[in-house]
Amino acid sequence: MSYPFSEIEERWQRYWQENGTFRTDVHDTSRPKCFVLDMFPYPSGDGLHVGHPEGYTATDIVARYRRHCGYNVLHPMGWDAFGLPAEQYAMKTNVHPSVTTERNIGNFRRQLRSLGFSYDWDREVNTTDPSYYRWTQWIFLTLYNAWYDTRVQKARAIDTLVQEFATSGCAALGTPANYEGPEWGFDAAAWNAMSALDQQQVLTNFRLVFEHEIPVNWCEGLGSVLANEEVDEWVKKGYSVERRPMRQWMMRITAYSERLLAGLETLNWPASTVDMQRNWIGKSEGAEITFVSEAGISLSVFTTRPDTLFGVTFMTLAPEHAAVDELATPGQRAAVDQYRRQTSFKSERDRQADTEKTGVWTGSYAINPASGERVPVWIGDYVLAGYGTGAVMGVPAHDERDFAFAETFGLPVLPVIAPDPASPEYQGVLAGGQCYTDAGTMINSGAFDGMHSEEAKWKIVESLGAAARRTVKYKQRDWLFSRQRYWGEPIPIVKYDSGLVMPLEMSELPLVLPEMAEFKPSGSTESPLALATEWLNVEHPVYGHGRRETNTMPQWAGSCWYYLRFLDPANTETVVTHDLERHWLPVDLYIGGAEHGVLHLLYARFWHKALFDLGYLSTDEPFRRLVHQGLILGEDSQKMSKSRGNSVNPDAVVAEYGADAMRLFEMFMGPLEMTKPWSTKGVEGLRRFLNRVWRMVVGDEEAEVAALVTDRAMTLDEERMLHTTIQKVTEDIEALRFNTAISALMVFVNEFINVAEKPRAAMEAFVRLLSPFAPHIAEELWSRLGHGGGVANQPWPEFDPGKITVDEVEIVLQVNSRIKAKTVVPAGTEANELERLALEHDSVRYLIAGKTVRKVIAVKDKLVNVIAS
RNA sequence: GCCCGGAUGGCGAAAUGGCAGACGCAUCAGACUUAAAAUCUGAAGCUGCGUAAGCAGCGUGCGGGUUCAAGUCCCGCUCCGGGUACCA
Repeated sequence: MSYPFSEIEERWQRYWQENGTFRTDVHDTSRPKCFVLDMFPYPSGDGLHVGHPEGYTATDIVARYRRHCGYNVLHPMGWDAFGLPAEQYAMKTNVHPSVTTERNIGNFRRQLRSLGFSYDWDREVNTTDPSYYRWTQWIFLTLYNAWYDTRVQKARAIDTLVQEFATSGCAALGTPANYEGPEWGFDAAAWNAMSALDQQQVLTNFRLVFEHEIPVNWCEGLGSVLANEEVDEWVKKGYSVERRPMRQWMMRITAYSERLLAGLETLNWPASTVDMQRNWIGKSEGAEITFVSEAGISLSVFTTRPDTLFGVTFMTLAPEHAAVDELATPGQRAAVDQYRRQTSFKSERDRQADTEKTGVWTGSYAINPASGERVPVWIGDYVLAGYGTGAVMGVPAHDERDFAFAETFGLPVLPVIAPDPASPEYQGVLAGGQCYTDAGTMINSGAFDGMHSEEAKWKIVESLGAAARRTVKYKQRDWLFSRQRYWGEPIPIVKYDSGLVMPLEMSELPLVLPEMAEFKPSGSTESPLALATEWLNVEHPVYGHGRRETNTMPQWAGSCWYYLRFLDPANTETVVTHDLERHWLPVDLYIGGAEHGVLHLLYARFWHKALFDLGYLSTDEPFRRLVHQGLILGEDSQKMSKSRGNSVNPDAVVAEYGADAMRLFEMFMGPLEMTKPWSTKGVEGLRRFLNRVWRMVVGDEEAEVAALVTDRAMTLDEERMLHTTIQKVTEDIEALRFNTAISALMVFVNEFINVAEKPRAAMEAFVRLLSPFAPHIAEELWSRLGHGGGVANQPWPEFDPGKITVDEVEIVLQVNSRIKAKTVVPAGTEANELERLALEHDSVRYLIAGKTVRKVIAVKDKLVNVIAS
């Protein structure tokens, strides 16, 4: 029969809540701290799926274990609740997203509680709560009011820049990349004479948050911009998506590219995630080389292969490149315009999906600064406007893409790097019929001929003087931070009719979302907030009439910093108190899905570093140790989905098998990081294990526990069993190997269940070992063993290495590396003694009779291998 | 294409270079039961030989290598999963 899990689980959940068992006193610094964090969920209408509790159980085990070990543990939970589903539901039904959100959160909270997670629910945060997003907006403005000073490689308050301009002009600063505004090079007097609007425009080039016009995926039918990854989905549904330049709020994450890259070295993260972030940032070292057109227009290209410069046979510019208008000759103008129009209708994704090369000639030529050769200037959509300079030098002999382009349009191929003459591609490359991208020996390159290409690379750059300079580029782009949506944090900015753009004062936060009757798209390129007339329009005593920013923040915003707020969730004075962040950060263990490996984790690192620079935080990385839980598949080993009908509802599992069995099964399935299929039979097996645990301590009948558990001393074997289990479980939890920890607990039970009188010390230690995994039954057993006060705060059992020693060990006897016999010897018998025993052993003697012993390998406590022939 | 990760019984899996398959699921046999379920006890990698205890051989995706000894280390592949993709 089954132990009464539903009654027990409910009782102890109530006990923990009523006694505040897991309430954390964050000001208690007398004990070592441990911050154990889950990626908080988006509370969808579907409720939890079995994937959520996997990571949550893992962190809960660690949190409970650390408490047993005497740590002050912070283990919080909250809701990442802004997002599209609630808004779409609102569009259909006019039910306010906050209503849906609240309902869903209620359901999630109930489900999480039912699994017995030891969260400090007093710290719960909700990204859609104005008291929370007040601080999201505060961070937005703090970054808005900051700039990145490359001279000291850190963010500083924008005031310091204004100060610098006002006293010494811009002389000490380099021209910002893609600078837009009044002519650069102003002195203090010129700055002070500038209009407020001009000053504003200059500062926009520096702020960590800025508005910028960039091409976006605009979907007319939805009345919104789509992220690149959303485009396919909506096109399939029959919507059309076009590329359209729009003014968007951006965050200057690229200022941090180098530091985001460098910081990766210091983290205890999965190597795959570190790689993904590294690739995403995409640092490449190369040179910017200036070509000049015959009409005198400068065309700068970025290349990582300056060694191939003599092999340039054409140039290709992105269709959007600013110089295209000037370069297009009258004869080619029509074709150029036509091609540019055509590409503007393609989404970035389509453009990249098409591997067929397209393009047109502008009619112009440019001069190769190294060889003086004249090369035609083309435009082609394989060149991206947003990377490097938006222009490439075409070297078909040594670049696959250029080769394909040259083939399509019949452009010449000029090899300048020869592979090893012995290699099979040598002839083809020299004949210009094959592309060769590796290093080799320089040819057709004037003074550089005969040099190794790696050596020539930077020598060529040097030789060009002002026409070339070494530089580093990053693939990473700035972060597009606007969404044309209602259900997100309002951006706390007002645009006045004069053109002035003014942030709200910090004291005016939170800027609360207006109540609205309808949630339909606005009909323009603005969010539905454009229809909230009263909220929208602002009258200012000095600036006059203004309109609020109607874009809202992306869903990533709230999740960028929630780990900070958990430290100090109710603080109305500051985002987080210094003492608390200094004591509690960084997060010691962060568990969540690998799908957040780049975006969330990169954005959060960025904000953290910026707040660190500005003096609000004391660490420059937020998450010390990161682990991704693996995907849980359906019973059919397919991805769980409603349409497949293979999804599993945690509520049903808890009702039928209990939370403890569910927790144990989720951890027992296999290694945490691995993908693995669900198995209902497997859950049953874990419940069976708990039944056995119950029977081991409490017995079958409602008899006295005392009859079963006595104060007798343990035998040596029992002590060995107990301490082996303590050691295994402890080591496995530390290494997050929960599956093998559980199997050690099973071995213990298999050993003790049939012992007539159970030694109390062993049972009590076992219950404490079990409690992180199956806390409800552990509490119940602890109390039945005669203890009040709960097991959750009991000290972890101590491991005594002296108790696991053995007197005798079994030695394997091999002849010619095959196992032929076994023998028992005293533990620690020396190798030479083992060798002697082996050679005297009957089976061994029989097998080597008549042969010569060539070699004997003896390993203490393990084996003897006799090699004979 | 590129970057990760994986491949071990019927299934999920375990194994500091030293007895492959711990633990669990499913299976089979036995006990309890009028019976079933539950529970308990036990068996079991595969193949061949043997009435049997047992004996022999083969076994960790494939092919090589290092080693007294390889699931584990090295070289070369295959398949599966995830991410990413004209980034100059």
